[in-house]
Amino acid sequence: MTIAFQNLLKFQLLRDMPQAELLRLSTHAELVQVSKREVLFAGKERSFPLGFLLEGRLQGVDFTVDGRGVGLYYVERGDFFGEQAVVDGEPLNEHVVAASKSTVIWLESTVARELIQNNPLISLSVMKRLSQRVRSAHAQRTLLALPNPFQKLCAQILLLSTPASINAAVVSPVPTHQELALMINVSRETVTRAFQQLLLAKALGREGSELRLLRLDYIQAIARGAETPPKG
Amino acid sequence: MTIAFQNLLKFQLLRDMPQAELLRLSTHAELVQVSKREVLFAGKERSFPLGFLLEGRLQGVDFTVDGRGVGLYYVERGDFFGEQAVVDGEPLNEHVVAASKSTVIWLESTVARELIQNNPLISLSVMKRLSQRVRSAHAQRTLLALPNPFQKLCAQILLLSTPASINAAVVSPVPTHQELALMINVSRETVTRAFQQLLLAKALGREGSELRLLRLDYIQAIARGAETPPKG
DNA sequence: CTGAGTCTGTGAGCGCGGTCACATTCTGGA
DNA sequence: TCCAGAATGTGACCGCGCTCACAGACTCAG
Repeated sequence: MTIAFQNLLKFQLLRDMPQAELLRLSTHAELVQVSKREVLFAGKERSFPLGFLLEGRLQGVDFTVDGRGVGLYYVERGDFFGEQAVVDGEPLNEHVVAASKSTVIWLESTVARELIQNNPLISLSVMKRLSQRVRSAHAQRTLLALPNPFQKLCAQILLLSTPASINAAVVSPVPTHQELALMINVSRETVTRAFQQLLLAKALGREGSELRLLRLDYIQAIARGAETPPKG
Repeated sequence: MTIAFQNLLKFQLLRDMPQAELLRLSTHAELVQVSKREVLFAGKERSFPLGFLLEGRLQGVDFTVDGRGVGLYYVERGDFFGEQAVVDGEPLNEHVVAASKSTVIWLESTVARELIQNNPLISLSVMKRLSQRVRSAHAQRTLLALPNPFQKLCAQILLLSTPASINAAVVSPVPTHQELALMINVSRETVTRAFQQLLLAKALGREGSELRLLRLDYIQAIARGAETPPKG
């Protein structure tokens, strides 16, 4: 139940903490390695530690009452997660799963709560993070209102992408078709077919684990329904 | 740009503030009346006041890139809203519209930000509120993954309802079919038809502006897909 | 290298829900 | 009170995307 405090220095959230405090925190923290697809955090758990992602990538996943999976969000390296539960003491109701081999630091629940409540700067960071979560949840919700799978797929890819150059962007790493399907609420096969069309139209290109958006404007046009997607 | 400070006493968030502080706040606040369907807050605005709903009911509504409306959340009497934008200084990208005739207090942007940042108790309340928002957004997202409109409708009604007695609950006020349709991503006609069936099966009942869930267990069963919905 | 397991690709069929086009009922403001 | 506009109810049509059932292509641990 102790880790090297240097690990904590890698997180924006804790950057401005005095070293003494970081040392104290590190004695209440735990370092965990998980392999792909391992479940880090099952919904409805009773203790609510704060998670810090040191390495790898996680995904928040929920399940409907009738058992199908729903992709909610990704957690990227350097980010923290589980703060909702820490803040209000209610269980997180989604699962957090490793999207790839990952290293996570758990900070004990009560210590995390005190940390957040006693430091105005940390409070502020947490509020900003929560605001972002609300924003991206709403963005995702809005995406789902798009009428056809093509538009959804393009919109989703745009949300996941980071700009590369003028009229081009990159998604890395590319989620599997199955993962994308769960995010945009269509079947896996539909994602595959839509992808095919876009590759054919040279709007997208694959390079290893990267997906390149070669014609950004075109993809945006499809998302907004201005351009009819390529057919067969 | 001043209101009677007593108005502020009605809000949980401000309950523990000293009167002197409330007086100060009240000189930076403004009281506004809006009629049904009036837009209080258009997305992408530049100033970010904090809103307090004194009377009535509001709805957060977003629009897809191709222009269709999406119902995101309701704001009920006594609640505050717009805190996301106050917290991180980014524009709110949804619109806030009056779902019925309403009275709102606006608290000036900079004053609101200071209020939140300088009071640990307020910070905590805001964090809790944001956590709730994330939770309900995720719940709504998960609902949308249900396979057929019947399940979605039942699940949505359950989310909106408050328990009344054993095996019964109430939704009040009832949203219009159109509003429900925008929340669960189906057409207005589909909502109407599903409603018909449920009324016919005596699972639901109308009473003025109230909707009574007469057979709660049955509705839950439909939502979870365990019970096939009644067919014409 | 080799196989197990995961991903991706593709066809066929069909049922659900969107859309359009109305009729009817409700509601609230002048 | 009455009327305009909103909200609800209902039928017919049809096309999209889900489901099922495979085949082929990766990829990674042993």
